Amino acid sequence: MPGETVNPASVDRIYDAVRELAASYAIKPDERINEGTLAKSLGASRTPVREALNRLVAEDLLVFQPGKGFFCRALDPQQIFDLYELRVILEEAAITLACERASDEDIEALRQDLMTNGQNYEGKSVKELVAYDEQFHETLVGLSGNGELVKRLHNINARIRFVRWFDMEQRISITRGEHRELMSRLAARDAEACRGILRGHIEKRLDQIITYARAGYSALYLPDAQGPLAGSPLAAGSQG
Amino acid sequence: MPGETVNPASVDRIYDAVRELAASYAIKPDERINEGTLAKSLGASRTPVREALNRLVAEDLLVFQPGKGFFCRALDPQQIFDLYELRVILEEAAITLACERASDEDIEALRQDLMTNGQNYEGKSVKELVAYDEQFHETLVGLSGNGELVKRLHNINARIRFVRWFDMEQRISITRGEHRELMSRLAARDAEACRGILRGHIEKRLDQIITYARAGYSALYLPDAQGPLAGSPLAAGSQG
DNA sequence: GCATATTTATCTGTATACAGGACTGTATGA
DNA sequence: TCATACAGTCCTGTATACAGATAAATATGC
Repeated sequence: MPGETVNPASVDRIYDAVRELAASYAIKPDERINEGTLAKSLGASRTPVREALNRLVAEDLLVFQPGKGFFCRALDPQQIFDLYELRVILEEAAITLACERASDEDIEALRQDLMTNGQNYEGKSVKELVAYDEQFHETLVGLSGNGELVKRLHNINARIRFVRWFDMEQRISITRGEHRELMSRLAARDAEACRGILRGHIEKRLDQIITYARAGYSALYLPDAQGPLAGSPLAAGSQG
Repeated sequence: MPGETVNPASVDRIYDAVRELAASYAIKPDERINEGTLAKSLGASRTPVREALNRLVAEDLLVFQPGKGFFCRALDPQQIFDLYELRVILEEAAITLACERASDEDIEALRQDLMTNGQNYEGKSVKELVAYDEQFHETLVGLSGNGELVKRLHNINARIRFVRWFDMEQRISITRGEHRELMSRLAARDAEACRGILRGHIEKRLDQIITYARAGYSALYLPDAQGPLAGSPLAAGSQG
């Protein structure tokens, strides 16, 4: 394949690629990763691949079993519920801090970005919408001034992304309004109101997550079903 | 050296060993890690060592610079402040959940453990006290029923441990009382009171952290100074 | 004497080789 | 027909070799 860069910055490149595969469950839940095959498909040897894999183990996007190898994490509703719960905790705390600390300019900048880039959701895929939503929330949490909060959220987002593709389908129209309301309350430094909006915006019940996880399994193992993944290379059962 | 197991479960063993070195700054801040030397001292080759190193990079205990190698993280007061802030956020949220969810038996079990193992602090080193304190708090957060919260706290603890060795010196006697008070309020399911105690128990101001960081640098680079590390192999400048 | 250029040595980044263990499939026996 | 034992294959885990890059040390010119 000419035109495809293969060599440079190997570990970071491999890391990004595999992170994408794991976050989207292009590697299926509990599926073992064949290092040799993966290495070949990424144009590298097993050594840097294993290094990237080990980083993803530390991030809990993959699971490592000694003597067995690396596996994609399971699609475990309880764990996803824990992550949603954690996300609410972090974002509520972050916006509380942001109400105290963020500059008017930074708040206004994010509001502007929301108005220009976050408005026209027609013609965009669910994946693109989720990607923008993640970016919006990570910037929002960044207004707390606490970089560790942002890192945690970044990891959580990668791990719940797959479920969020299904969740977003139901909430596209609501999301926009909530984002605008949130920014308005943030500009007014109303922390209490912000927390309430965020909680309602993010919070999920366990039974909802189970529903989305079921939909996820359908999309992964019965790719012809309707859903946010329909027509995507993932749903078509991409073979690398 | 007979009696010293070297072979088995290589990566996990190396990971634990290096995590210890990094958490205690036995590898000094910003110091480069010589893979070959480290591998030899651990009785392994560079390959598994680098795999463990990559895991620690993902946990932010080490920093990786392409072409340069692996470095111990800097002793950065702002980052440590962020971690303390995050720790308060997580523990407050956890105890709020624990008040709702934890069983009386689990609460009582932790209280018992505190009474038996957490009482006699005489004759114990500061490091041992911090180790018990970490364990206590991780169990406490576990009462929330949210495993992701525990994982986050576990990482935070490793990253602020070094500073806590200095902090604990000042707070040994206070700590015990606060732990007992906390358990009493938790048994009464008084979330508001628990949060207040925890915040006062954990929270640090940036200037305090800067003070401890300074003390840390002294201990690392002038090992003959007094402090919680005095007489420890770390303070003596252990050469592996 | 100081700054710069050049050489040397060390260390990283990656590929590859090999040994040991895990798994699959088949065949044999009850 | 089912369970179990065995053999072959595949894959992981680790050591090692080598190339490229980085840093250090020496030498050279001003």
